[in-house]
Amino acid sequence: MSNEHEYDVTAIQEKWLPIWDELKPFDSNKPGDTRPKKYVLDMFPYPSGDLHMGHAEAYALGDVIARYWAQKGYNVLHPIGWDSFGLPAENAAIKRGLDPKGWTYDNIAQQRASMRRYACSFDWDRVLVTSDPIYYRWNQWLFLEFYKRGLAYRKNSAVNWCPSCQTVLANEQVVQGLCERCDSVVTKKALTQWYFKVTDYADRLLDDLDTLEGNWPGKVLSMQRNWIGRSYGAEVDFEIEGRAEPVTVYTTRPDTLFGATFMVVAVDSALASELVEESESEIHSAFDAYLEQTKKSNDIERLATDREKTGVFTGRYAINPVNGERIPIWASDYVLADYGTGAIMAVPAHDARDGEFAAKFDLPVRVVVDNQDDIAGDGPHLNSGEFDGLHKEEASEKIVAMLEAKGKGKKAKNFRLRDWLISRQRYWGTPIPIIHCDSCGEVPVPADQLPVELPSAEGLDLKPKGSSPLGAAEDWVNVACPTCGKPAKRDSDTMDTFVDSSWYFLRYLSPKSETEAFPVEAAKEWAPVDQYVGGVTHAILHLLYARFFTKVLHDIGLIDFEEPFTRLLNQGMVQMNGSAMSKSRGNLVRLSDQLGEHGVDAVRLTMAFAGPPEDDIDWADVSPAGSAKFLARAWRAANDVTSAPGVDVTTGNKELRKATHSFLRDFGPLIEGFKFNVGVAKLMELVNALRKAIDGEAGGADPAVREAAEVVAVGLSLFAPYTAEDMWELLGHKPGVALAGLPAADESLLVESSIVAIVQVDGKLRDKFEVSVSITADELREKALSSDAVKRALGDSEIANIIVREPKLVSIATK
RNA sequence: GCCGGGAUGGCGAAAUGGCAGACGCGGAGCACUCAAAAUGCUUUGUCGAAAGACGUGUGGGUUCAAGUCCCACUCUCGGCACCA
Repeated sequence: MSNEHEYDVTAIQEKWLPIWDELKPFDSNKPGDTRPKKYVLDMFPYPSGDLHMGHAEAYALGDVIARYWAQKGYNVLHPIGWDSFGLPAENAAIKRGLDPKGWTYDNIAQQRASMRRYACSFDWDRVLVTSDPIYYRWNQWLFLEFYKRGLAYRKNSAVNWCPSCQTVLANEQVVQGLCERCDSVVTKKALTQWYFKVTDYADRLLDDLDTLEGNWPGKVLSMQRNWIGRSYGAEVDFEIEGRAEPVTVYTTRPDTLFGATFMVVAVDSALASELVEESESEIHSAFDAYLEQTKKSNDIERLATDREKTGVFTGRYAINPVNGERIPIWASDYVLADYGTGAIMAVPAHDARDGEFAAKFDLPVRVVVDNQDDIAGDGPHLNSGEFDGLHKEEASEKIVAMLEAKGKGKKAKNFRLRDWLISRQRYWGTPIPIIHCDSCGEVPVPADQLPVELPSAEGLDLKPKGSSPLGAAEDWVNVACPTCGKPAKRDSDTMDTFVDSSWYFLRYLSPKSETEAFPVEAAKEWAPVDQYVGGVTHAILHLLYARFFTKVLHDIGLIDFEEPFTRLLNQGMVQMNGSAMSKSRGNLVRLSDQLGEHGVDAVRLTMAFAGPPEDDIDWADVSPAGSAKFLARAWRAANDVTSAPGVDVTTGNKELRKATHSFLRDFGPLIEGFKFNVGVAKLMELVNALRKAIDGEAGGADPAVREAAEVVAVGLSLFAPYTAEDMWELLGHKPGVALAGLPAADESLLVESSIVAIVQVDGKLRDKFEVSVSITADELREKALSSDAVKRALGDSEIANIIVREPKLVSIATK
């Protein structure tokens, strides 16, 4: 074979990259562009070293979608940036004695070069980097907008504390009692911290999930629903002996109020401490000891499922409002201080936890629902006075109505969701734009003084020590109060990096703007994001926060939509030999090695072809070498086309044309349905048909061969942009296969004149034969019954029924 | 414990209730070659020489017809988990 017929991956890559840099086919900001708009967004990377196999999968799949819509004639906005603030940069910097800034920006440069080579259809004029002051000044601006509206506030409470990272964590960052970053056991610490008032939006965050049904993975929707965790029930007031104010409890089962035989308050609540205040000293000291022990324990111990219930009696009594009964008040750690009211009515007969507690401390149990004949737990009520005989729903309603009439209770709902703690005691983040003044209190930094830039890390001790390193930056932290001018101090904490990613999709619309966070008019045209692509690891955190920000921005009047991401695709993970890749496991596959060995196109194609995008890929099970082989085969076919561009294809080989147009019919719906692997399979079928035609009767000069080769090039451009572009050139076209477009399928070529009919006897396939598509039911039945194979299968049995679905099928049932 | 997925050849996987296993990997064979690689072609669910039988985790059901729908179960992977 001569040299010019060799498929040389490296040469092709080197050839096209500079040409694309010049041509900018994916510039989404061309003046006078009238194409309809489409916003396709990949979750932006964190710059921790070079790109890895996981990135390669995510960006390959996102690019298939972006390139598909570009081929369909859309002006596709497909941007990329870096989520570059955060702990790993800081920890790496401490470890290596470097500035987090240098480490971060070096990694960005490396990832950027890798991405360019990976040839995604990014618009390189819209790059954003969250650690740039030009970006994070708008974090600060948004923070102050939130602050103005009471959506950012400071409170003192027991917060999650990671003793290793030496910083607080949001609820969402605590996974099974462990820090999501470093797996240290999370403890509690009382601190004054900044929060965003997500709970104000709990109902909308939950209810609007319904509008995403079908367009987001069901798994993500259910995880979000679970996380928000709305429950309906009632608040009930219990009078307390010797206390002026009643104590309110929250319950989802007001119907079981007659079975409430004691009350439990969270041991770490203010209420508990207050209640024991007046109790005898013995009780008081027992309580203190128990509280001390609780504070020392961490969530891991607290949440162990098989753990026995613990608690102490407070020495106080409450009065059950429905029957006037005097019930003891206990304190325990199984009641949470920050859910509901921090106090519960215990119904040991019908709540497993209360039951365990009652058994442990020998407290009375009263059955109020007869569940003997009803495993669903909705038997008739008893021991409930006038409510006896009623079932759950009716009993609840009537009891709540009675409480309401007496002013002792009301309907209520509760959420699992807590407000978002955004303060972090670390250096590498957005400074919180608040100044603390002894006379004026919290003073927002005036808008014209934004951004509050991070001071240089030089001379600062970044080692975690429980307070922000920024506190030691004397020149930075000490300022004059903007209101009174007296000496004051900047807030030295930085924001959680999830603040950065909560609105970045809007910033891509004007990443360099110094006058606004994002352009309101352009947002109307481009946003919300039509297609979001990223890992399921962000199913709760990032997506919930971004949804919250979107709703706030909507309420402020800056955007006209309430959900940021219309459609969501969660790609799976890339594994090796059955487990996640890691250096310590020794199963790390380096992306750069794979790209060097097989080429960019083959790696990308492998990601798309391996299976459904949401499934994990085990790199040991797939074949990038096979992908490379296929690409070479497709490329060689383009080489073998000898007709001129623009040749009249209608005279071409019928069979090949049919294959081409049936591909054109199938391809679009497959890609739009995320069935990329099947789309690639269809391309392979077309290449096989093309090869056959070139080597067979049709030959390389047949116009149908050109038609098929061009369709292959365009289809392939979604997965293998280099090979596709090179094929396009071989076929005599100017560079630009990415925007060449796919022709519509010519349906007239797809009309079949004959079809293979099948005959089943008792559900088993017995014969098949070619028939005209216009065959009548009677003719088909006759043909089936006269078939030898069918006769043999029927034997002596009597026919009970014959179903004919002409022209495809005859189904014979015997008696 | 609760809520969701999933289970199809040696492997990754296809399949609007209508020919199970498309497409690919791997295997076998042939051609080309002095030879190998590369390439092209043929073949490849299991058992069987063949006819044929069996076959989509298990057991039932609906249907002329079930991988697909219904019921029960097993295994497996996620998520949540003292939220009253």
